[in-house]
Amino acid sequence: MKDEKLEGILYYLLEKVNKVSRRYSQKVFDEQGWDITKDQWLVLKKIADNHRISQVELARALFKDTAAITRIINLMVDKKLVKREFRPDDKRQVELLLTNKGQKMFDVMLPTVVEIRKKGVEGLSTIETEQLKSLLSRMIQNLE
Amino acid sequence: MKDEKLEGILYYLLEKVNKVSRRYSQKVFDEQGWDITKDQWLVLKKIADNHRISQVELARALFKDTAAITRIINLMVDKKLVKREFRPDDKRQVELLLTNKGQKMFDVMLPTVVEIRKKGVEGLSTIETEQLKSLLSRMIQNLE
DNA sequence: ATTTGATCATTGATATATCAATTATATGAA
DNA sequence: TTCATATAATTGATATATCAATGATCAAAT
Repeated sequence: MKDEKLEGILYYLLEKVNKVSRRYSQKVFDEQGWDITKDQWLVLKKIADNHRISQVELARALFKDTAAITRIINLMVDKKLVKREFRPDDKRQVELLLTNKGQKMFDVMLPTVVEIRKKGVEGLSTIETEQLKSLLSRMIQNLE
Repeated sequence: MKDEKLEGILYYLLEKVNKVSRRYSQKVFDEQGWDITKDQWLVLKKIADNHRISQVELARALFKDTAAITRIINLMVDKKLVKREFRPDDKRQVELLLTNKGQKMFDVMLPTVVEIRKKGVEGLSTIETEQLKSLLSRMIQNLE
C-alpha cells in the first residue's frame, strides 16, 4: 500500500507539472497579446527550425499524432502563421512553411519562451535537470 | 542556445512520459475488456477511497477543473459506475458514490493498476523515485 | 505490368482540458 | 434583515488527444 501510494503520487505530479507548465506558458502568451496556444508555438518553432517540414515529420518530432497535427496546422493556416505547399516529388505529402507573419511571430516570441522555460527549472542545477531527464527517459522506456 | 535546448528537451520528455503512460494504461484496460478510460479510473479510485465525495472536492484532489469533472462523471453515470446524490445540508453540492458495479470494477481493476504503475518505475530505486517527485514538485512550485 | 504492402493527410467519433459565463445556493458583512 | 461576496455545478466555446477508417500515392514484390 505504501508503494502504491508512492507511484500514485508520482503519476499525479507528472500530470500536474504538465498542466501548470501549460497554464503558465499560456498565461504569459495571453498577457503579451499573442494569439497562439502553447501547442501552436511548438509547431511554429519546429517549422522555424527546419524551414520546411512535412506533417508526418512534424508529428514524429513533436510526438503528436497526425490527426492532431492536421488540426493544429489547420488553425495556424487560418491564422496565417503557416502555409501548406504542394510537393511534386511525393504527392502524398504536404510541405509546411512559415509565412512572413509566422516568422515574425517566432522571432518576437522566442526570447520570452526561453525565459518561460527557465522559470520552470529555477533553482535546479544542470546536474539535477540532467537527472530529471534521465529518470523520465527511463520511465518512457519502461512504458513504450 | 545550449541551455535552451536542455530545457526544451525536458519539457518534451514531460509531455512524452504522460502520453506513453496514458497509452500504456489504456492498452492494458482495453486488453482486459474494461470499458473505462484512465481518467475515469482515477475518478473511480478517488470515490472508492473516500466513499462519498463532492465534485469540487474530487476536482481539487485530482487537479482537474470542475467542467472536466462534470463531463467525466456524466460518462461514468451513463456507464452505471457512479451515482449522484442530493445533499440536503448544501443544495449547491452533489455527492458522488460508487454503484455496486463501480465498486466491483474498482476491486477487479486495482491489482492491475498497481502493476501498471510499477511498470513505469521498473529499475528506479525508491531513492530515485523520491528524487523524481522532489524535482517535479520544485518545478510545480516554480510555475504555480 | 500488376499486385501487394506501406505511407501520408484527412475525417469521424469520442474523450478530456480550459476559460468564461450562468444560475442557484450559502456565507459574511453592514 | 438586506446586500455583497463566495461557492458549486453546469453549459458553451474552443483546443487538443487518440484510435479507426479512408482515399490517394508511393515502393516493393511478383
